[in-house]
Amino acid sequence: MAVTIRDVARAAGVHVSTVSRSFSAPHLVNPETRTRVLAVAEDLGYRPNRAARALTTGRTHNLGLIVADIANPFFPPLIKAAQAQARLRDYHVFVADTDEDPKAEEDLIQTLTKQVDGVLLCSPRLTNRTIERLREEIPFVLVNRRVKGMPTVLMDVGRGARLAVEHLTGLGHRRLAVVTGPSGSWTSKEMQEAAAAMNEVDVVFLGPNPPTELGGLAAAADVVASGATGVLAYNDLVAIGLIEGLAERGVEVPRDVSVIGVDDIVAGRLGRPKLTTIAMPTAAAGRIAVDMLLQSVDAEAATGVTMLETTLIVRESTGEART
Amino acid sequence: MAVTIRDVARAAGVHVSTVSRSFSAPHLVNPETRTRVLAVAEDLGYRPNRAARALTTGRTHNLGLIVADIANPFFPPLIKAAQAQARLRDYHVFVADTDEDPKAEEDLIQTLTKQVDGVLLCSPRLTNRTIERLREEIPFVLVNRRVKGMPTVLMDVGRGARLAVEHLTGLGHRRLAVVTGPSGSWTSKEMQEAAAAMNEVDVVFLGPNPPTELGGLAAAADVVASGATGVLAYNDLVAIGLIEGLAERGVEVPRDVSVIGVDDIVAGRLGRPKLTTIAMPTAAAGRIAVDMLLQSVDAEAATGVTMLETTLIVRESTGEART
DNA sequence: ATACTTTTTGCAACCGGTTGCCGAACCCGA
DNA sequence: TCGGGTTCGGCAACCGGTTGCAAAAAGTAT
Repeated sequence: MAVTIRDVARAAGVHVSTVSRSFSAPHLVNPETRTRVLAVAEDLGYRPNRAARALTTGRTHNLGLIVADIANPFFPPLIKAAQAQARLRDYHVFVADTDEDPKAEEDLIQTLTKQVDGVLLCSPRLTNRTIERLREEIPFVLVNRRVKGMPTVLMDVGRGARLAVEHLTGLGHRRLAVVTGPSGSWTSKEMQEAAAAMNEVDVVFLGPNPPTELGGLAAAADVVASGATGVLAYNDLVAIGLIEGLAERGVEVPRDVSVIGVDDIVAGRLGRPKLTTIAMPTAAAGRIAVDMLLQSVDAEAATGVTMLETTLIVRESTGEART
Repeated sequence: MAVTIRDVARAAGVHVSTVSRSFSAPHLVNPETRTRVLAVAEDLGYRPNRAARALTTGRTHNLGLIVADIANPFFPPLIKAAQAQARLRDYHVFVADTDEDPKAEEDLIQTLTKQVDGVLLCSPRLTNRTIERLREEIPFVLVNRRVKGMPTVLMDVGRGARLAVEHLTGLGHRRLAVVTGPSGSWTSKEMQEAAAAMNEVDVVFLGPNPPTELGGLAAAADVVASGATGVLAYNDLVAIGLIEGLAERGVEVPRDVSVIGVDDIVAGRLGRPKLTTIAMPTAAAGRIAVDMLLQSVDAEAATGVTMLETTLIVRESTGEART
């Protein structure tokens, strides 16, 4: 029912190979012939079948994009950017959600493998060993996770955390709390290390916590107990939950406690108080990751780590320490 | 390099067709043989190539999911649910973002067509004519858009709007404003019609507006000018922007004006005041749309319209009219 | 043991493209 | 007019599976 290359060949009075070449190796066919073939193809509404093509070329022109949770507001901008960039390069992208389940993640990679040229793994929950093993089967690019020797896109939360701490100390805060994320998170580890290395300030670590508003809500008690007046939260969702939890205890932000989040999600820009936060360049990460992936798809051995800058955005959830 | 059906056949000492049947037509092969073949396959790490299979069967086991804007918080839950449901049925899904551009939308459908068994169109911006034409080429399911004779999943915003208006009148509001969305939006039209049909209340329509916080922000002046004390906004983003804009004018929500949004996005549940909103069952819509699509993929002629219930969630952005 | 079913398996064509190889047609200069 | 080099297009094998058909094997009835 669909029009194939043979239909076009018949209608144009040439061999299928000529039609094929008219599309994928123009210099090998007489311009005149080519024009005629293209015209006939257009006329018949012919569209090459990418899957069939992939069978011989080994290039599907598809990418896989695997994320822990599509609904986590951190990811959609990244997905959007990655998809747009892929499209620019004439690639389509499978998006898959693992629901934070490493098993599902591995399974997905396995079944996707034959249908894609490469996979973007965003904040994967798999073990390093598994990732290294899987790498034999298909090119990867990692986002937000570091595994030796693998192409990676990272966002410099360490620096962001330092800026955040400086911002807080600049406002007179001397005792800070870091509300950490899941224990396996690279981001969380980076934040902790950066904060711990700062001078002239007391830092306590509260966690691990689930990376959600509920996590923040639950951490409120600990924060109060810690006596900290400045808080760096694992992400904006946690920060928002935390502010909520503090309010329930009569602690007002930023009057009594200053709170900084990470990600710069939309929800933080709206609402009240507007969040001071470390903005993550998720869109850029998506774009760059796609380009790195495509590069390592045909370069065979490309690797490297790209570190993206983060920025501190000061809004309303931080203020001077009360003296 | 990858292990194919022929490798398995060789290793198991059988013909490729036997291997093929061991996977896709078990009843046609001796249980003993099958067990052996499966063991060898497992051993070699064989995974059937879906794309190759699609070539003969005509079933790719892939779906396309096309949305206007991945980053719009309305969509991620839908995408997530659709993806999960597809996975349950052993389907993979291409996600594509059109950036609100009808041209991109059509193009995407065209290039995706050969690689998928069906396409989910969410809030499409294409004309009815185009949609009907494209339908010849590939099965569709529409979400949030009505085209005669096409399988569709709708969410009952009309009823939601009626509930919202009743809620407001119940609080004593007698003059309402509806801040409408983009002019082509089915949702917006439904809301308007439902609101207009209500008795014992004055309704003015303000719009069209872009479906974003900025749209709401800009509409604040009109709302103030309208003298309305209750507002139904096109969606939560607009509602949040509107509340912001009203605040800038010294109008406090819900003290001076009550505001109701649509969608129940996360940003509305957090922040302050927490939004009273019409919750859209986006996850359910995603799930059901996928099932309808798969149904119409093999049933060839399935059609029908599914209307999903919406709910009014009362939070903090609505209150009694001042007397 | 024979003839007739019913399973089980192999053969080969096919899905829709791509590509190495070879011959035909063409071009050029001598 | 002829030899040699290009350009162009056809042939056929191949990618990794599926499937209709028929042969072989196994089971059953006589």
